[in-house]
Amino acid sequence: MAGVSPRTVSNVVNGYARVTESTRLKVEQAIAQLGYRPNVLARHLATGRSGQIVVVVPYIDTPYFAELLQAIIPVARQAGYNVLIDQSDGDREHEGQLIGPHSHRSLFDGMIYSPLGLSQQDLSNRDPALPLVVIGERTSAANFDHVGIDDVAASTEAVRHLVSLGRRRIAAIGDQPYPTGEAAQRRTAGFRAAHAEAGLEVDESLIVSTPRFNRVDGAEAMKALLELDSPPDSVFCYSDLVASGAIHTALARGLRVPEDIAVIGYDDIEDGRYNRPTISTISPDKREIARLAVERLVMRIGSKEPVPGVDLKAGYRLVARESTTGSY
Amino acid sequence: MAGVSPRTVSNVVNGYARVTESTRLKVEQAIAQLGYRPNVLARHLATGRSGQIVVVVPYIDTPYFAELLQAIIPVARQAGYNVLIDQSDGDREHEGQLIGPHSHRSLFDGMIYSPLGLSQQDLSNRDPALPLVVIGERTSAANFDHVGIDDVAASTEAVRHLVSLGRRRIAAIGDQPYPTGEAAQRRTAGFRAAHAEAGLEVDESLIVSTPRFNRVDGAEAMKALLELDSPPDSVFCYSDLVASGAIHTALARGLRVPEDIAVIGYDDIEDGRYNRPTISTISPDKREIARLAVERLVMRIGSKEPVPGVDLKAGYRLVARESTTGSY
DNA sequence: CTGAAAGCGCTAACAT
DNA sequence: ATGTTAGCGCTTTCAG
Repeated sequence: MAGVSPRTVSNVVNGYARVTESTRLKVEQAIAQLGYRPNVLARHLATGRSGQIVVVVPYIDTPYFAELLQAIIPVARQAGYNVLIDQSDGDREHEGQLIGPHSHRSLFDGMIYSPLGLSQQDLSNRDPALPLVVIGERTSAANFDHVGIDDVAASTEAVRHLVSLGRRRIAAIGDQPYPTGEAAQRRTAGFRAAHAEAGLEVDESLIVSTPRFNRVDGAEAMKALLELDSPPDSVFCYSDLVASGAIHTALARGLRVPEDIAVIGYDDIEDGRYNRPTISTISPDKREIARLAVERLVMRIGSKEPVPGVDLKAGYRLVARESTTGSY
Repeated sequence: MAGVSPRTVSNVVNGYARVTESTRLKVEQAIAQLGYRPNVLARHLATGRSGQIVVVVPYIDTPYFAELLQAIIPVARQAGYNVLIDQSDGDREHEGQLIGPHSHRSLFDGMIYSPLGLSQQDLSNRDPALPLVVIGERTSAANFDHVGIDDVAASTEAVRHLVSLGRRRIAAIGDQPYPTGEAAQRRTAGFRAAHAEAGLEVDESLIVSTPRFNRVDGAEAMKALLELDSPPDSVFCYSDLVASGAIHTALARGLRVPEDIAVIGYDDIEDGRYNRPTISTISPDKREIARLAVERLVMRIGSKEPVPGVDLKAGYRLVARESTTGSY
C-alpha cells in the first residue's frame, strides 16, 4: 500500500536505519490506515528473542517485593519487555532450578532475581548464557550485576537518627548471622558503625536475629526485648513489616511509641504510611532500582560479548514519621 | 536421526495422532540423545497462539489475590500456559483498557480477571474475541464465565456459626451498597439469611460499609461499632484483612476476643493462621477455583465456536479458629 | 536508502 | 500411520 518493500516497513516500524522523511510518512500513513500491528510472535521467532524477562522474588505478597514488582513492570514494558513473575518461596532448590542451565529455553531473555536461599556460590555456578541482574541481597560477581542501595550507609543513617533523638539503648531486630543473610549483616554493620560514630557501646543482647523479615518475627523479637532487665529505648528494624510487628507488641504492652520506645523500619512500604503510628523508615528509591535493573539487563541481553558484573547503587532517604518523632 | 519426517516428530512431541510404538521409541531416543527441545517461539508463530494467559487482579500484594495467583500459576503451567500478572489498581479506566478490543494482539491467548472497578455492563461490552473467565466478583454473562464460591451460602454459614455460639447481636463489616459491590452484597444477603433462619432481627446499624476490604477499613469500622450504645457481641467481616483490623481495634480497647466479641473473617489467608488470636474464616477452595478457571479458559481458547458463559462454583468450608471458639 | 529473498523452527492440510 | 510441503509474519544479509 505504501509502495515499498517489507524491508523499508521494518525499518520504519523499528526506527532502524535512516529512512527518507517522505517514505517514512507514506509508510506511517499506510500503517495508520490499515490499523497494522506487528505480530509479536513472528518477530520473536525471527529475532530469536521472546521479549520477556522474568523477575523472581521470594514472596509475591510481601509488600516490599510487590511494590518493587510494580516499579519494574512499567519500566520493562517501556523497554519493550513483558514481565513474567515467579515466586521462589525462598526455596533453595527451586531457586537453583530457575537459574540452572537451559531453564529458560526461549521462554525469557533475561532474569531479575532477588535471591533468598541461594548462596553466592550457587549464583556463580549458574547458566552463564542467562543474562542476570540480582537485586537486594548479595553482591555482584563476574557474570552478573547487582542493584541495591548502600545498606551499610542507610542503616548507619537510620541509627544515627535514633541517636539524634537522644536514644541511647538502641536495639536491632533482624540480624541473620549465616551465609544467606548478607543483607541483614550489612544492616547490622551499619548499626555498629552508628554506635561507633556516636561513641556508644553496642550491647550485644540488644541485637536479635529473626528467620525472616515479617510481622510475626518483629512481634516476637520485641517481646523478647521488652522482657530484658534493661529494655531498649528504641529499635532499628530491618524491615517495615518487622517494625509493624514490633510496634504492635509494644502498644499491646501499654508502651507509647515513640515516647517510651522509638521504632524505625526499612523499605518504606505503603502500609507503613497508614500504620498507627506511621512508621519512620529508610526509603530505597524503588523506581531507580527498577530502572537500573531493567536498563542493565536489557543491555546484557543485547550485548554479544560477555559483560563484566558491576554493582549499581540506587538512592535512598531517611523518612522520619511518627514512630520516631511523634509529630505529624 | 530417527529416520522419520518432521510430521511424525511433531506427532510424537505433541502426543497427537496415533504413532506406532516402535517409531515413537525411535523418535524419543533421538530426542533424548540430541537433547532436543522444541522452540516455543516457533511453535507460537505456527499455531498463532502465544501460550500465555494474563491474570488481572486489583492488587498483587493483597494476600488473597497473591494466594490465588500462586494457585493459578502451577495449574496454568501444567496446561502449557505461562502466566502474565497484571495489576489493575481497581482503576476503572485501566481495567477497561485491558479488556478493550485488540488490547492483547498476540500477547496473550486469554484472560482470568478479578474485576473491581468495572460494572457488569463494561464487562459485556468487551472485545468478544478475548477468551475470558471472571473470578470472584460479578456473575457470568453471555460471553464469559464466572468462577467463585457460593457467597450467599458461605456467608450464611459464617453467621450461623456465630449464632450457634450463642451470639445474638451480630455485626457485619464490609457491605458495599453500590453497583460494583456485588460480592459484598451477596455476603450481606447471607448475613440476613442467617438471621432469618435463626429468627433474629437484623439491626441495620450493625451493618457497616467499607470502601475496601483491608485492615484499616476493618479497624475503623470496629471503632464505630464499639462506640454504639449497644455494641455487638460478634462480627462477620467480609475479608480476613478486615477481621484482622477489627480484632486489632477490639484488643486495643481492652476487649477480649472471642470472649467479649467474636470475629469471623472470609478468605482464609495465611496471615489469619498466624494472627493472635487465629482468625476463624470461610475458606474458599483456592485450588479448585484456580483449576476451574484455568480449565475453562483453556477450553475457551481451544474452541472454535463461541462458548456460552457459565457459572462455576468451587467448594468452601468454615474453619473455626480462636477468634470465635477461643480454643486452640 | 531501499529491494529481493532467505530463513527463524514449527504445525497442519493434503497426500499416500 | 507417516511423508511432503506450504506457510505463520517478521527480520536481516546481500545487492543495488
